[in-house]
Amino acid sequence: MDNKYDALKLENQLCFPLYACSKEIVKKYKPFLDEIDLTYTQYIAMMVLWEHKEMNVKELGSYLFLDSGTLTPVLKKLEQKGYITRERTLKDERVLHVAITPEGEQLKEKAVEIPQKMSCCLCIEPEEALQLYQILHKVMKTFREDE
Amino acid sequence: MDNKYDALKLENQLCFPLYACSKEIVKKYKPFLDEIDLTYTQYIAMMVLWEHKEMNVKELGSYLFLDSGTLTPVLKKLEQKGYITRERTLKDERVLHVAITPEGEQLKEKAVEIPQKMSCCLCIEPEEALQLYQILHKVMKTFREDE
DNA sequence: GTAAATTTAATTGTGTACGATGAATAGAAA
DNA sequence: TTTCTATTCATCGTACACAATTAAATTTAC
Repeated sequence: MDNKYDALKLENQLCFPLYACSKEIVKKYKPFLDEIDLTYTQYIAMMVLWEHKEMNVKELGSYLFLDSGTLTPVLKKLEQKGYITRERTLKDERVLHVAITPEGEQLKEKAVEIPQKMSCCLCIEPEEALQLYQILHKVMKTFREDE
Repeated sequence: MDNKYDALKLENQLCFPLYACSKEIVKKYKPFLDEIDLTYTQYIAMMVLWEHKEMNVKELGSYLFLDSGTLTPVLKKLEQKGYITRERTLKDERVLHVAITPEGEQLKEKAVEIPQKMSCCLCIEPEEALQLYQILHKVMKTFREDE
């Protein structure tokens, strides 16, 4: 028996399970990330730098869907820990260039175990994981196009 | 050509698109929630109370996957706005009981338009939306069982 | 019947998130 | 050149999120 308020029920939301699952999974990362003293945000920033070595803040933000207000303190922390360098570019003083250090590269050796460790925590069929992956990437693509 | 670091690439993560989509969709709620002066967290808390009328904080937290450290300030805000009452139960002074007020009930009339307004923002096929919903609820269920 | 353990919520501190504003610089336009 | 505009990052204020601690009250064990 439908009524006009059904769309307001938590169980009929699509955003809420996304929000809840995201938080819970990030929480499951914590014990593994604690071992290498990174937060989740620091971890995904390092992920981009492990792959691309260097990049400016704007570009990094577009990969991570994060703005400078969030990234500035995160990158300063990573600089403190010695994993990255932050320098203005000579060509354009507005642009802050971020690059991975040898210490940052080394960290990758420890981090490489995290994805397998995590795979045990998420009880999901491979087929469903693939579906989830594909749908979410499709949605992310529309978000990128929205700009 | 696979190598042992592939699992560390951002594009091979399942958690990251979940994290990014969650944030982006919550962001899309903002203009609609601004109209009724609620944040997203306040909105999902009200959702539970629109349906259940009253509940203690612990129970509310288990619906929302949030602990009292997050809920306490959120509920105080909703109390200030006049949408809920917060009272210790007589039977057990540790338990804080939350109940919706007539003003809170009225707010539902304005909020009822939000789900339709939002449906335009998320470009996704109905079939995929259903798949996404089912997979995420399955995952949430395992999270609940983990305790 | 009392001490210890448990439960529950509040408090505190750290770390995101993000909108809005500001400052510096670069490039285009006049 | 000078002014205008856009870009890029930093800063600030508000609001989560959560771990750890505190505090109060109940339950359990003895």
